[in-house]
Amino acid sequence: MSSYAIEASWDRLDRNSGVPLHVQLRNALQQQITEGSYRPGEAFLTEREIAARYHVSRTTIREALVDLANGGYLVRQQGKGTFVARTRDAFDATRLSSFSEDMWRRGLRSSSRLLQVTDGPPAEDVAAHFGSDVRLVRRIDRLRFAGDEPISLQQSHLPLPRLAVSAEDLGDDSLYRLLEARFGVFVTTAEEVISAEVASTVDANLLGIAEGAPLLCVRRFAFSQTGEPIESACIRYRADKYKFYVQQTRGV
Amino acid sequence: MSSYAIEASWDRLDRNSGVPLHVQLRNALQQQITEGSYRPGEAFLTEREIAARYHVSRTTIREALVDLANGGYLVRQQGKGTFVARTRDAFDATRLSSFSEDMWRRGLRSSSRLLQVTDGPPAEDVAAHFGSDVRLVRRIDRLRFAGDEPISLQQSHLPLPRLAVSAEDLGDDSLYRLLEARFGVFVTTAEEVISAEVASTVDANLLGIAEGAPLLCVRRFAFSQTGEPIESACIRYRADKYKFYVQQTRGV
DNA sequence: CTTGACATGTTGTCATGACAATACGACCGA
DNA sequence: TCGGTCGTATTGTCATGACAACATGTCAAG
Repeated sequence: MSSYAIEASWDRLDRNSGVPLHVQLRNALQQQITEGSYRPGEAFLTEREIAARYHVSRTTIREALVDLANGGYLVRQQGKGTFVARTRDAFDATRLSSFSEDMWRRGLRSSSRLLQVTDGPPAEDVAAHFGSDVRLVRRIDRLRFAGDEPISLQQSHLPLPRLAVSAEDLGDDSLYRLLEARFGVFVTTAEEVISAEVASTVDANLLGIAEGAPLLCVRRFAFSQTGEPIESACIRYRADKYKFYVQQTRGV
Repeated sequence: MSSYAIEASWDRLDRNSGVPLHVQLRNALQQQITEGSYRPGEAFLTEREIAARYHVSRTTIREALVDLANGGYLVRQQGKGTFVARTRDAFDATRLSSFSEDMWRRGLRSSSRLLQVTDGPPAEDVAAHFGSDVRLVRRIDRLRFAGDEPISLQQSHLPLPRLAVSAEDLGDDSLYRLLEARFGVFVTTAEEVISAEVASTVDANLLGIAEGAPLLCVRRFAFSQTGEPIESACIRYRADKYKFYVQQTRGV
């Protein structure tokens, strides 16, 4: 019984299961890849080998292999063969990095100054992110520096009974680090909307630029690992000191 | 000559161009979609109709249609047909797309007006992209519209002996599509730097906004499938009409 | 030793054909 | 009117076959 199961998982596809053969094949191959049966960059089974092992046509094989290649598990090279992908990073990691990350990599220190912490009812877009249950949010205003120069103004909104961070807790530390340590909440995904504005008088004074100077404005809606909405933020960067870098690839 | 060109763009695929038929077909169908020839949710051409029109096998047709479905342009339903996608949730900034594709995903009709084409030595950042071999570039200025409203100003720079596109060739058509058809060059990756500026007098007049209004400024450096630098562009969007959307996921 | 021709193995492209699964309207009988 | 049957149109699945494009090693000629 168990020997049959083992054999089935290795080279038998069920033609009467109702599940398409190319799906069964794709799953079987994907399992072998994610199991670690192959080292990254190693040559994978050729179409001919798969045909011999699973007794399916090349049509079916190619359907499975192309799907896995599109999913970033395999890399196919005409004339050479099929190889297990070295990294799948390009498929789930962000391809957008900020100037501050660049600065951090180059060893430039970033710091921030807490401006004020206030509680109040959420504005419209903030309320839309947290849902109607949240009737009170804590707004945290910070001025952020790269080196000695002010770079950005950040307004963060947190849902209130849930994530009541205090000004003392926060200090000049990272908000996300505090959320992890204090509440066990990890921000894993975020949706960002990037826009442009001109500096108001108060923004200009804080950032040390002229009124009417261009600002890069980011609205961020952050979620935890469980999908819970965590933070709604509005960050205004000095456009002369901060730029976004995006790596684009062609999907279809 | 022109009648041939028109016919070619509609129902003729070039079997001797070296470009696979399913790629040509996919591009042709995608153009029809992003041009706005079909309303969202409307029934698209059936496989049979495509076969009759383009004289290719179902294998080729399915390859193109499945690609477009995976790309979020079409929805296929067994037994019913193929439909133009109704939801355009996939307009992520990390996806390389043409202006018309981008506008279509935002639910807008796109058009553009050619302003001028001039040749000259490259500016510093443009030269850095193309390398020191390129001593002359062609600059193409275009005004882009979303619906009836001007939305962006685009300056494209192309390396000159290599990619000499003419104003007549270009017309109001897609630059990338022209590069594919005319030179066999496919833009597959790009690096973008997103910044903010304020509108100059001339920009403001063209875009129909006030001088000093905020602009979202994008510098794009585009590469072909072989890694060859293809285009260096500067695009300035009206910040009140255009924003970037980014889905961030955290590594670790 | 170098170079080119050739064989071999790989993935890519395309056509043809058959049948299955699904959706839906037309028709017919109760 | 209701409900079931049937035909038709659609996309989904799978097989087979042929050739093209590309990579690589072998081997003989120079």
